[in-house]
Amino acid sequence: MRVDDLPEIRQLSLFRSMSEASFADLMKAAYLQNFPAQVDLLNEGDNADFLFFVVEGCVELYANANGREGVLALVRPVGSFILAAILEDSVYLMSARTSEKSRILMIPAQNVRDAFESDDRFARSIVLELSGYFRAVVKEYKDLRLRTGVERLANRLLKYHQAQGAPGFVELPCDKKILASILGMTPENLSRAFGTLKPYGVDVVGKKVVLGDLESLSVLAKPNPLIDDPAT
Amino acid sequence: MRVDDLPEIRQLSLFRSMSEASFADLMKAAYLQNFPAQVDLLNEGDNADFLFFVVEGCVELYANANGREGVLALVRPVGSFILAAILEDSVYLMSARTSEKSRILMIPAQNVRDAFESDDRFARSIVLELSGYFRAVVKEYKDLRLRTGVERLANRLLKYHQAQGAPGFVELPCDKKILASILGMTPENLSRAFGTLKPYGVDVVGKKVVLGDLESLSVLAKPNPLIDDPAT
DNA sequence: CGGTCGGTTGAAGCTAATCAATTAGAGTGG
DNA sequence: CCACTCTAATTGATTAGCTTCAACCGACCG
Repeated sequence: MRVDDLPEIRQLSLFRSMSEASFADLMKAAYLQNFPAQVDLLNEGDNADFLFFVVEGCVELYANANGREGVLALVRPVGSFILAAILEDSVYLMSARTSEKSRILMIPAQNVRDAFESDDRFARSIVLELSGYFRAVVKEYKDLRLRTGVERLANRLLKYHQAQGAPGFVELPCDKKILASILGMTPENLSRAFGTLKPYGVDVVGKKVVLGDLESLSVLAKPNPLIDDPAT
Repeated sequence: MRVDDLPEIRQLSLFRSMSEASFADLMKAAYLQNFPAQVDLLNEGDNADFLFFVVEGCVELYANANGREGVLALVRPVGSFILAAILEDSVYLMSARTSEKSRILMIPAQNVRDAFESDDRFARSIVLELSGYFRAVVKEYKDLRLRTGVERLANRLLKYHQAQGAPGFVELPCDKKILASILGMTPENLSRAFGTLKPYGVDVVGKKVVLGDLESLSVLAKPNPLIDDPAT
């Protein structure tokens, strides 16, 4: 594939300060592929052979244990995943599947590690990328440990509201089933949680949600920048 | 303080491949201090002014939200904490307090960032350190999401058993109260969880635990290297 | 000897998962 | 265009897991 097919990749903070040569090497080795929905891209426990980027569509990261399954995160354009496994030359800790028809960029692990060794700027960009990842998981962990299901939903809605910028209105980024799993609850429980939030001005029709009383919703949610703010 | 006071610091994977000069610079700026038990070293939300190392003793990382508190991890010698906040020049996401009398090494954040910019080997060591952190939190997150309290306890016991190497015997690394919080449950619940494990050969007296039937305990716990193995 | 704190135990209540049944919607083929 | 089908989503009833509150025991310490 051609480097200039994907200017948005070059502009990612991960690659922006990389040398022209290293970037070209990486892209030469890379694959750009289209996948239908519901295709497994990798399974936890597999050797980390590729670094992935979602160019179009959406990917779910999920995991299984003790007979249960949970979605840990959604990745949307242009986001990467499983960078840490690549660098440690180890196995994936999460599985990944497309949740929509998606366009995926795959870079062989060895090429990434070579570039990491040879390109100093790239190595430093990776540090910032990983710090961001790390802090994001810590926030998710705190969210799960310190909040009830209803609180998690309320805060998630406020977060989407902030991100989407439409006053009093939110569009859910995925099916309620997947949203439930991301929030660490069952679909039934999510449905009831929306019911619980109705007195706080939350009205849901399909993926469209009206937040009619941000004031009282915030009182319930107690949003916390150290959990909910993607920037901090 | 003198560099050669702390040969074990120099030997950390984070510093091992660092240039002599950069390391000396860092250590010149560093503070080595003794703290009694139960002293708060930093609070979540504070600016990240120092990178910390536990040289002796033990530190709890914990967090608060929505009126609840949870211990997220214990750090023992020689471990670092809050590296990611330093690199992002941001605020701490977790609070830290000594849980025993402890000896703490503190390096000013700016010096760490300077060394990160000037020393290529150091920058790369940080990547591996952060990958390890990241993967550790992902494992904790999976543990919490995908297992019940009793399962988490059983797996934690098996993990300590593995680490300590004494067949059929485990010594708890902290008070049960703190262990409970680490496992994401109340002290009462931990007590009951130990009770539940009695038929599986688990006998507790104080911090001493006998694992009398590893076979059946494992059947219950279903240990999973992608959660429990510190190495993967 | 009294006090504090860690730990345990019991009872009650709450949160969330499970099981079961039903409804709503999206997509398919006649 | 409409019946048919499949899955998402909702709702109710029940159960499991966990927390909370309260009482109590025992060890350590002033």
